[in-house]
Amino acid sequence: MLTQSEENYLKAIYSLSEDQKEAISTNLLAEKMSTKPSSVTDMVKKLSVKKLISYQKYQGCELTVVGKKRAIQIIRKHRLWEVFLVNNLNFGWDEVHEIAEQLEHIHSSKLTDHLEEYLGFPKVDPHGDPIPNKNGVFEKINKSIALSDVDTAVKGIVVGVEDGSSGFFQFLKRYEIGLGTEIKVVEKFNFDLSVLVLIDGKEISFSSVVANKIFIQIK
Amino acid sequence: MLTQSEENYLKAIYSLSEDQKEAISTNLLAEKMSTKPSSVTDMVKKLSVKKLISYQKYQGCELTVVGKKRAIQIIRKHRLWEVFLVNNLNFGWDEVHEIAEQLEHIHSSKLTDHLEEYLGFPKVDPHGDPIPNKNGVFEKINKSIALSDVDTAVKGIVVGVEDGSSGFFQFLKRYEIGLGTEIKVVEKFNFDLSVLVLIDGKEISFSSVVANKIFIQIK
DNA sequence: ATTATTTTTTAGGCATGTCTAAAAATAGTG
DNA sequence: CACTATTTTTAGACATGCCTAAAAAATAAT
Repeated sequence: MLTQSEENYLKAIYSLSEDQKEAISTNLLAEKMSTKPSSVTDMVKKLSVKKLISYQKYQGCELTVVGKKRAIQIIRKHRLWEVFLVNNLNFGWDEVHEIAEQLEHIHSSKLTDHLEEYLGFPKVDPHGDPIPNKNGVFEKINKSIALSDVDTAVKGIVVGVEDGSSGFFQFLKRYEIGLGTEIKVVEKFNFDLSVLVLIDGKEISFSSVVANKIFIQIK
Repeated sequence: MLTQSEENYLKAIYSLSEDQKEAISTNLLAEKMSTKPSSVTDMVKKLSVKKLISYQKYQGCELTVVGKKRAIQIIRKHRLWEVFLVNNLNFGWDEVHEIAEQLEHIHSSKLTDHLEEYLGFPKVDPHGDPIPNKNGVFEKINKSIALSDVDTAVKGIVVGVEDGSSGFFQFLKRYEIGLGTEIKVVEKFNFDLSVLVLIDGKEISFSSVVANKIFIQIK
C-alpha cells in the first residue's frame, strides 16, 4: 500500500514524463512537488526499492511499467471524482481540483469502478482530460494545443486548461472562458510572448503565462 | 487542520463517551484505538494543547465543546458517505465501513454539505445510526436496544448493528439478518448470556457477543 | 584540460505517531 | 495503613517525510 506522498510523487513523475521522454531530473521533480531536491532524492530511493521507478544516482528517474500503472490509476480516480463533483454535486469545474487531490488517495478499486459505472463511464473530466479505464487504457489522442503554440489567424475551441492555482480559474471565470469557448488567435508578440486573441467578438491580450495554460482544439 | 490520527482519536473518545459519562481512561482509549497506552498519552497531550479535550494526568480525558463538535462533524461525514456508497454505488451495508473510514477525513465542508443535499438530507445511515446535520444536531432518540437487553417474548425489528469486524457482517449475511429483519427473543440463558431468538420462523441461538451487537426497535 | 557552475547526494536534524521498557501514580486488599 | 497490583506516564527508539548545510558528481566555460 502506498502512502499519499508516494502516490503524489508517482503522479508528478508521470505528468513530467508526458512532456519529455528522458529521465526526470531531481531538480525538476522537486520543483513540481514544491519541495527540496534532497527530499526528492530520499523519495526516489524509496520508490526505486519498491520497483515503481528506475533510478540511478545522478541520472534522474523513470516510471517502471508497474509504477506507470499505479500513476494512471491515481489519475483515473482523480478525474472520476472531478466528474462526480461537477456533474452530481454541482461544483464548478474551477473548485474541484483540491478536493479531488484528496479523494484520489482513497484506497478501494471497487469504489473506483462503482463510481465509474455510476457516472456512466465518462471519457473526459471537467477540464477536458481523458479518463483511463479500469485497465489504464485511455485516449491520448487529445490533439489539443496550447494557445501559445497556435499560429496566427487560427481558431479553435477550448478543450482543457492546465491544472493550476485557483487564481487562474478566477481569471478564466472573469473572462467567461470555459470548455467549448471559441478562441481565435489574432496576433502573437515575440517580445513578451503575449498573444492577442478574439473571444466572442472581443479582443483580449493574454500573457505568455496564460497562453501556456489554455488548450484549444483546432477545427 | 487536524491530522487523520487526531480525528480518529476524537471520534473514539466521542464514541466511548456515549457509553459512560466519566472521563475516558488512557487504557480504554488505547484499546479502542488498537494502540498502546503510551501512544495515547502522547496524543491526548497534543489534543489537550489544542483545546479539543480536557486532560489531567492520570485522570483520563473528555471532549471539550469544540472537540465534541469536531467529532460530530467527522461522524456526519462518515455516515453521509455510507449512505452514498449503499444507495448510489450499490455497495452492501456490510462493505462500506472501511471505505467511509477513509472518506470521512476528506477536508471540505462544502463537499459534505453538497453531498448531504445530493442524498436528500438522509436522517440515518445504512446501519440505522442517525446523521448529524450541518450544525451537529441529530436525533439521539434512537430507541433501539441491544438484543442482549431485550426481555423474553419481546419482538422488534433490526435497526442497527454495532460497527465491527467484517467477520461479523459475514455472520449477519449468513443468517440473512439486515435492517428491518424481525427478531423475537424466545429465551435467555444466564449461564452463558446467550439468547434464543426466532427469525423468520426459525429458532437461532446467539452468543452474548452477537446479542450485544444487534440492535432492534420494539414495536 | 582545467576551472567554474550547476546539479545531486549525503549527513544530520526535526515533527509526527508509533513502540518497548522502566518509573511513577493510583487503586485495591489484607 | 502498608503492601500489592494496576494504570498511566516518562524516557528513549524507530520509520516517514521533510528540512538545511556541506560534500560530491556532472556539466559548462574558459
